[in-house]
Amino acid sequence: METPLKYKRSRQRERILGVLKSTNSHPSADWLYHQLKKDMPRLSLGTVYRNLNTLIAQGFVQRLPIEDGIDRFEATIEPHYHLVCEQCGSVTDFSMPHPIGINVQAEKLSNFKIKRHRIDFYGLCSKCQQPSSKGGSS
Amino acid sequence: METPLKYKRSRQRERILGVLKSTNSHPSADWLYHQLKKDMPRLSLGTVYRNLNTLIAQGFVQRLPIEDGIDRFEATIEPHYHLVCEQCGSVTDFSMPHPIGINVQAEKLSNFKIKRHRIDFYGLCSKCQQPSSKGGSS
DNA sequence: CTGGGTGCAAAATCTTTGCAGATCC
DNA sequence: GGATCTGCAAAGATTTTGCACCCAG
Repeated sequence: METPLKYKRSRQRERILGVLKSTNSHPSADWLYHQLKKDMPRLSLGTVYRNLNTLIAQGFVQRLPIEDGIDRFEATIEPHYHLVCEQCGSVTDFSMPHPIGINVQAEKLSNFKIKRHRIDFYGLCSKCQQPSSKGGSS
Repeated sequence: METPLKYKRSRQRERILGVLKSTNSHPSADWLYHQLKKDMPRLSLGTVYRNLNTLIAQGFVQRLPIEDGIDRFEATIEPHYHLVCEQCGSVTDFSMPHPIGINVQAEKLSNFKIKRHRIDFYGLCSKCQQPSSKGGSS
């Protein structure tokens, strides 16, 4: 994808960002496609992918590498972390204070110039903590 | 992939784990394949993928969701973090003390049962910090 | 008008699987 | 011998791209 000199507005891109902003989940490209297809029947999946990449290039959207092979996306600006449920796979935004000086500390201990970091917490969400289904191990 | 009742040893799997343990990089399946193919000319990529999944199921290997669409793997040893260079894409292991009580704090602030966390630092590696190639923006 | 954007479909990537034969225990 | 594993190749799944036309600025 070669970066264009300037971006034009497009209804599709605005709608994609709109859905991303309005949802709390972390949709896949395919989910966004089906979601928007209801309103825009001519929408194509390729367009969704192209616009997601554009939105990422513009900094409006982040790609989340969750451990399931499919890319997920979210519209996010402010830094936050993620809670990933190891049982049901749900991904939840999670705001907590940055560990104090973590970037600075990491920079001291490495030879990197640290710009940012990501933290993902893994565990069990409230639902999956319920002992409702006994013996549910994989 | 249906989990077998028990695992047998296989030369291929042992070699794959061996390479993963001996390397500091975080190879993709394809890289492992080409690497081992030198010694085992009949090795197939499918076998690499199958064994990687087996090793993950056994807990010997971890899949790393780095932000580039391709799965990377590493032999699981002790907890550590990762430094990702935003310019050259390299991924480096990085041992630093856990931010104190981070899991406990996260658990208090959420309704999750936190078991573990992952931290990835993003920035510039030592090489890419050198002003050797001026104007290298993407 | 001009360059970015869209739809559609083909292509490229990456990963998984079915099958027959080899291996391990 | 029986379950597991391998190679090979085909199939799946996900993401990118080429092209002709459309739309925003």
